[in-house]
Amino acid sequence: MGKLREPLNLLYGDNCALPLALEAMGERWSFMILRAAFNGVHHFEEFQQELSIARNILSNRLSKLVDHGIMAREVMAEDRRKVRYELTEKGLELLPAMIALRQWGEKWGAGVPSTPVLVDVRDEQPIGAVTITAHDGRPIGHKELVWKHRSELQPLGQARARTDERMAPVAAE
Amino acid sequence: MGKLREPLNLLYGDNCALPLALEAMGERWSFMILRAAFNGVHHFEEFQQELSIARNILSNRLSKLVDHGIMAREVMAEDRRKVRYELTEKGLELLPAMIALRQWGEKWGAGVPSTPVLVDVRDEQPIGAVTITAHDGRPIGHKELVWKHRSELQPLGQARARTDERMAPVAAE
DNA sequence: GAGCTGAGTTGCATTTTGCAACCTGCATCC
DNA sequence: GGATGCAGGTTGCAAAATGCAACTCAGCTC
Repeated sequence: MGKLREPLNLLYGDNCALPLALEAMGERWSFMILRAAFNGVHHFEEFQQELSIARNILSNRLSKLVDHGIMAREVMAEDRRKVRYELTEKGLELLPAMIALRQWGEKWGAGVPSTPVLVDVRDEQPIGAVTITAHDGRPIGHKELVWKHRSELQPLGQARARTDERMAPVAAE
Repeated sequence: MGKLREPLNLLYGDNCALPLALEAMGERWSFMILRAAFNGVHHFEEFQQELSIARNILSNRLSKLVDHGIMAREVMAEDRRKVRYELTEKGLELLPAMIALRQWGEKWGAGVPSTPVLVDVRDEQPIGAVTITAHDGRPIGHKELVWKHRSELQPLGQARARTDERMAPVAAE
């Protein structure tokens, strides 16, 4: 083991979870594999053809995603040659990050009309833009945001409630 | 120029903006640099010390970010040795993607309490979780989502209005 | 049991990353 | 106004990751 390529989370683990996320998803193909998985791709050969990725790299990335608990690997019972890769709950929860990135690319890239598009099952309307929201769900822009150290956070009144409907709030200790 | 490392957006440009986004931000250090920039870091030496990144890589990444219009490079008037790197509007709008990633890392990593934390200027309360929302802003989980090809989208009644307050909606043509 | 198929591995060339040392234009100090 | 120092890079070289093509190998199929 060389000392090159020190995991980012060892260098920054104390104060930010971003390096940790990047350790799992920060590589060139990881998001593309994730996208294919979200699109219903489950098998090695499917990923390989869909992405035109080198087989050894694909193999390596799938293993890493499995190691990180983002995908689950299962040898299929009815044909034991086949291996099924499936997103775990942890993997599925990368969707907001992936969509945010894709929407950004869509907005700032040369007007790419991405297909397929995610729609609400209920009304078949495309989803809205992923945004930053205040604790009460009101969308806020970067101008209305400041960084605060955890130690100087307000004691929090009743304002905090209801933020953890979908996911633990950022400030959950 | 070898043929290795074909840009992802040339292979996938037609149907998805994700590769395009990854072309700009998909490298190991890009998000870390972005994070530092959001934290108020502006100068080469600051980035270098904050991130412990190799100087040549930092130089290369900053150039790429500038090329992609994510950061602006400006030689400072009062001391022409100094160069100031600043996030552009395009760069600032990567915040949702970055926060989504960070929140994911926070939730699934070993309980890392990230610091500093983003708070709403108004009430100094930490921001909520970044989520996928329906066209009307109602948060939805991955179970309530399906992929649709752009061609099979509903003709859209009045439901569509108001989604583009903050950013162009996914389905804007 | 010959051949096929899905899921990888191996060998080798190219590219990227990392580190340390060097360079270079500005500013400052005496 | 020459020495000194500093911000922001570049260069050379070693180690690692990536890409490609060819190969393996278990499990099916006939």
